[in-house]
Amino acid sequence: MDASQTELRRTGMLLHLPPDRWEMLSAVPHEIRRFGAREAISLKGEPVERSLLMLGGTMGRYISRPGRDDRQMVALQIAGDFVDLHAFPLGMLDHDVRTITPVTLALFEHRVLREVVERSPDLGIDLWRLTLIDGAIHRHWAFRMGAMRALSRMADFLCEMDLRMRLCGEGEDRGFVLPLTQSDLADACGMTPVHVNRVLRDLREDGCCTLSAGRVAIHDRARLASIAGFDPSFLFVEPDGSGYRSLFEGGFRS
Amino acid sequence: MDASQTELRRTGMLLHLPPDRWEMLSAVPHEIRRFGAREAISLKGEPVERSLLMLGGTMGRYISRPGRDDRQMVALQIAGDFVDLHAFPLGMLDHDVRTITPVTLALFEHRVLREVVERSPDLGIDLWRLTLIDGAIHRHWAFRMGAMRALSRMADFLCEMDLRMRLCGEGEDRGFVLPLTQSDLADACGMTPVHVNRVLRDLREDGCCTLSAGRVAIHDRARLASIAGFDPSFLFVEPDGSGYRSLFEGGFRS
DNA sequence: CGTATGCTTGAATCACGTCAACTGATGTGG
DNA sequence: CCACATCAGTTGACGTGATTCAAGCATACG
Repeated sequence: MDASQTELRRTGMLLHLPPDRWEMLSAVPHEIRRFGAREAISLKGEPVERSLLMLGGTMGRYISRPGRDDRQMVALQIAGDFVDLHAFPLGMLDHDVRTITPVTLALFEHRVLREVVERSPDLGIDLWRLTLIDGAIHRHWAFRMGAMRALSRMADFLCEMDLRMRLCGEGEDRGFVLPLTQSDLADACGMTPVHVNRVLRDLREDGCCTLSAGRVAIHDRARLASIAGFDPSFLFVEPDGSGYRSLFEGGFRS
Repeated sequence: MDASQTELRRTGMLLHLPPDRWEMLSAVPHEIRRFGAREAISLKGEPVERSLLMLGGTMGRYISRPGRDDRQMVALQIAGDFVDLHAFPLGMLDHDVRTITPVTLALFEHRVLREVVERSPDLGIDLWRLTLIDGAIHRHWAFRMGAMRALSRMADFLCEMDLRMRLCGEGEDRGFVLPLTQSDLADACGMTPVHVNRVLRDLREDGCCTLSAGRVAIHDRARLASIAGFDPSFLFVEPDGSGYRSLFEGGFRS
């Protein structure tokens, strides 16, 4: 939402860390940094020596090939996401990381992550788990692109963001802030901006949701989820545990 | 290729483990099991208490939704792949795992993995890294589905398998065994079997490669790679001039 | 002002899916 | 042995979903 947050909060995907381990991590030295909109933070192939935890704002991860105009967003990151934690074991990225809005980030040096993980192997497993949920989301994106058509694809993407935004405390029943242009949506969903426009019109005229001024207004969540065939299990949020239950009522169960 | 292998070999993706850590892992108690073709090994949502290392054969990981016929393969596993290592920290899978050919697997109980990782945190990081490369492959699949059209998609998929098969010692210059039906290829590349057939015809008539009897015969690798726009960096292996080399010497540490 | 950027729409084109028919290989039971 | 079923592959005709090209309108900004 706004990127003015400077304090670390256990929210969104970070809820997958047990509270005591989150204490441990947030006590570790880190730097708070802000970046502007539409800035490249890391580029594919560069060595990376710190990982970024999102406190506020929106950023994307992109794969593209030089000389071809087929850029594809492979992840959209919001508050609570550990954007490139996978660079910690890997040492470099296979994709670019760019801001979309201005963002506030906490930078964790891999050196200090290594130390804290050696002190607490359990926290190591927790961080590992975070990167694996990231992987599950990637699998879902592959599924979405490969097996769904444009309308369902968009609906499914919006359902994912709706749920994730609510998990990080920035979503309401009526909708959520999604500061993407139709061109960004096209990058995310593997279609052209023109077709995004038409698909959004269809969803609007269907009474599902309206997208305008960087906000998604959800009018009929059940209908949207049904068009998407949405099944949130890939996010590994437990309907019964840790206070997520209420999020699953009202149309999110297939 | 054949699934008669009963000994653990450091090959394929396992080359990302430094030799001494591989010794450590392969010394750990494990069970060797065989499964037949087209068997379901694990299903989405079930608790999983062991992870599978592939010694021989081919299997796939699939996402599908009940009531809809939109099944999508999200990974194709060959010898040297630690198929569902991510189930170790996660405890369950977000997708199904099914054999395609008969396979030979080494089963590692999560309990013993936990022990060995506690004894050697470095091995833990190495295993973590394996799952992250798996994630990078998923990102590439999302990119492939979202940003490429059918011909490039198929070419790119074949390039990936060509390289991975050579990394695990089962590929030659002329081609490699790929025991998939055109229907399997359709699941993998997000198109219909009919269109797979046409795309394969085009590749054949272009002089790129021929697919028949479960084998890919590669006639013009450069042309195939160029149609795909293939960039193998997502596999985290370093190419040298002659194809893709033994990039793994020295390991892949950050 | 003028220019850039995002959104919207129409018309033409093309990529891909759908339906359907036919082939050849393999397998089964009478 | 044949009659029959099954399944992978192949091709044609046709329909549709999505891209492409183009134009027109807003709003924001120097």
